[in-house]
Amino acid sequence: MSLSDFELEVMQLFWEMNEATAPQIHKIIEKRRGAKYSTVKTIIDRLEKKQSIKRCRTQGRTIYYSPINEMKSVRTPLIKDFIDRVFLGKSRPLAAHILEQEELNLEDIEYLESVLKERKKDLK
Amino acid sequence: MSLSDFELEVMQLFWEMNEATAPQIHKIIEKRRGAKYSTVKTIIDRLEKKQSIKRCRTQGRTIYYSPINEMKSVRTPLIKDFIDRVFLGKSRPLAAHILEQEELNLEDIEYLESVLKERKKDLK
DNA sequence: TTGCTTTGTCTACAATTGTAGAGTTAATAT
DNA sequence: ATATTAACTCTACAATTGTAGACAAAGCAA
Repeated sequence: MSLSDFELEVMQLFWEMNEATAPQIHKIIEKRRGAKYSTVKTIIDRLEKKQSIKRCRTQGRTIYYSPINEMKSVRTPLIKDFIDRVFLGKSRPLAAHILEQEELNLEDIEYLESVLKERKKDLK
Repeated sequence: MSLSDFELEVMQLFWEMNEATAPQIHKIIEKRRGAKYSTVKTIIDRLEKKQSIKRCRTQGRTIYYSPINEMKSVRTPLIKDFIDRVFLGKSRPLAAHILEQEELNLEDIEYLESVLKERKKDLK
């Protein structure tokens, strides 16, 4: 089941925090975009229904949720979809765009160079 | 104004073809996903309303449409949004993922290496 | 214990999106 | 000239998404 923008934004927090309550998530999201508690709780309920998070424990009546899938396994198909949708399935132009245009410092660049070197080695 | 998946799929065709009619687009989309003419025409109407395409000429009662913005100017913000949404604004992990996981041939890799070399030069 | 606060549940609603049918009218084939 | 076909216009509708209010109930402070 695919995640909406807002759902994904909340998932990022769960991945960062490993487990979290609706009020905790709400405090963060409220600052970012001023959403009300019930809005955030709705998103959390939908994430639970979509089996992206599960109730892991409670404290009083407060429910702690934790992610079911790891970040990477969610990201991978999103990247594929994005490349399909925006780049007709071709990854090179997206790679080129990022390497040319997006913010990267020297360390990033050198790391990416090493990744390419590895990749090249495996190809041969 | 943002474009939905389907709208973007149709835009890709307009960018490729430069100008096209609803029946032409329909023939292609029908093969891909079996959508009816009126479905495709609705998408085209929405693209027109969103000012992504314009009527450029007619032949009989058949309308030719052409894209208003070039592909690149639409892609750039999409990439930024995607990085924000999925990678918390950090481009390096996306770049790394693509360079490691996505399909690239030797020529792609060597091209991307040259891009990085250029980029590094500019940084210093 | 009893009222305030926090958290949860349930319901709702408008906008967007994918989907398409019905009806209209222009072009064309004979 | 007329029937057929092709293309357009208009309307509709269910699912998803972002948004949140109203209400219930549990926990805590005094």
